[in-house]
Amino acid sequence: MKSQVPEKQNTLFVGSLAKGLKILRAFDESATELSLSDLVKLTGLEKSAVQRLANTLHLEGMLDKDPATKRYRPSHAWLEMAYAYFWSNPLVRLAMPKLIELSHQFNATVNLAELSGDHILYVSRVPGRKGQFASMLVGRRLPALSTAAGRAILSTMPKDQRDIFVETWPLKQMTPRTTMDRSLISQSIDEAQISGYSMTHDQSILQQTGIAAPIRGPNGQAFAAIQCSVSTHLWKLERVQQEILPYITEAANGIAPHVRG
Amino acid sequence: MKSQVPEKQNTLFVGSLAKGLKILRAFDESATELSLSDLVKLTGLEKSAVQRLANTLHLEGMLDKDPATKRYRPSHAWLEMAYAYFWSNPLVRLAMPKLIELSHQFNATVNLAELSGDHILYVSRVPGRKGQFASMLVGRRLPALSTAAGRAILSTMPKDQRDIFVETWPLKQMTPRTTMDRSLISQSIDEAQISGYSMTHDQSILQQTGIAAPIRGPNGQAFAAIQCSVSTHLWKLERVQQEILPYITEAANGIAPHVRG
DNA sequence: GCTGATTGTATTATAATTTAATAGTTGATA
DNA sequence: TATCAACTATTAAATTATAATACAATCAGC
Repeated sequence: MKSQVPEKQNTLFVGSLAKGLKILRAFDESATELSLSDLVKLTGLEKSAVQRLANTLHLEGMLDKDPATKRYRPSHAWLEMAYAYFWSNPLVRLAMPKLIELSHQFNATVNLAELSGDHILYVSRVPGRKGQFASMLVGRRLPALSTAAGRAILSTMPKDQRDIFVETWPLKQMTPRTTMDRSLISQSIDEAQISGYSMTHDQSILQQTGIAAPIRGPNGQAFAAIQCSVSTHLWKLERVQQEILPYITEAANGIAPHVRG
Repeated sequence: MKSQVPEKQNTLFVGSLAKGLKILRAFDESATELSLSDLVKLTGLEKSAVQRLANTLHLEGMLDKDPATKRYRPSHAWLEMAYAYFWSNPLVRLAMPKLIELSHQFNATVNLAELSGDHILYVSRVPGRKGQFASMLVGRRLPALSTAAGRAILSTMPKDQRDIFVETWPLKQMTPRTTMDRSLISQSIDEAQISGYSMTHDQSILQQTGIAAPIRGPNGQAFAAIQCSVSTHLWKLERVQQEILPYITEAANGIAPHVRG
């Protein structure tokens, strides 16, 4: 009887495919293994639709199915897709060697982050000695306004444009000290514009300092950044400025000329 | 007129979804950016089908589209899927800290590899100082028989079963010295069964030695391994045995007890 | 070890969806 | 500017997916 919102009243839109993707997207860090009925709840699709779609995804090798529990899990194919992505993004190839070098130099996690809508996404990561599990994983997204990388990228945009983003992009209280005051964030970005880098404290993890330098395109605007995370205890402002900043800005600038418009 | 092979004459199989996935799988390390007609060639699907499916994948955020060239590329969503995978696979969490530690200790790339059909798949990697681009990327697949990790895993299986695999699994001449003689491979696995580890030379990259220790499940059989790659020049047998082996076997054994059946 | 509820699996008539063919549009190349 | 190739848009036809329902298996509580 078609009670669904007419997803896209368009003959060029394949609804079944979109629904199948919806099932894939139901899996995340808190939903790692889902039963048929879990999927029904999470996606809002009909039971029989989920049955057919999940079954198809299983037969096609996109979902593993535990024969005992009948629950579905992401398959190896999900990693093969990441592999294909890495080859498709030229920045990864350019940045990787530098990330590795810097990670050893600082003994810290060094990342390539890209702007992805109103979030930043970690595209390449080389972990330092210690760190949270989530901080080691590629594919993680964080609200752009709360990260050094996001602010560094925003700092390369025209003031009027970025003011809109600062007002409208989402914020999330990830730690007790995550800045929720947008005018403070705006200030922080203004400073980044002048200094050419951005620095944050306690925004996504307590006692963690983030430092990021933008990777600019030919027009001077950035959509990516080199970012590194260090312990606030061990790295006071002066040490960061002497031992990290020159190197990540050099790395970022070294990549910039190769970025296509 | 339906000239297609009846993919799966099954009401629980959604053909359009399967075709959509086929489009996603057309992207790989040599096909990083595809036009509509490229996709038609690569997938063998009808032009109008590709048009609708690719358009849907684009609207759903799975494919980026270059407005100038009209070509499709993998989107950030492909990395987010990897992120979900990492959380869904408990081995990743267990192995990561050890991989990091060992990578610093050996100054080499250290990997978690899993058996994926007749290939091994790199699930977590911590790169050493130098290395090929492909050797830094998660999601890479290699023929199991030609890798230390694959042989280490096979060495934990019953002899009669693994004999079948050694005979039937694919081989690919990746370097001039890739072993194509299956009886030599069988020997290498026999040795691994006795010694508890596997070691290879020049199999996927020249002048590169691979060393791997299996991660066993409760029944003693493995489907994963800790593997590390070092320069053949710098790491002669004795040094490997003294400075690497004890540590990767310990790491692998340390993970084993936590693996569920 | 039984009972009832919840979850997964299978089947079918209905009709909505995808399809394939084709025409129109854009853009690159010579 | 003309030609060709590639992308985009529009249709009528029918294959395909759908939703409802019945059946089977599994699990929890008693």
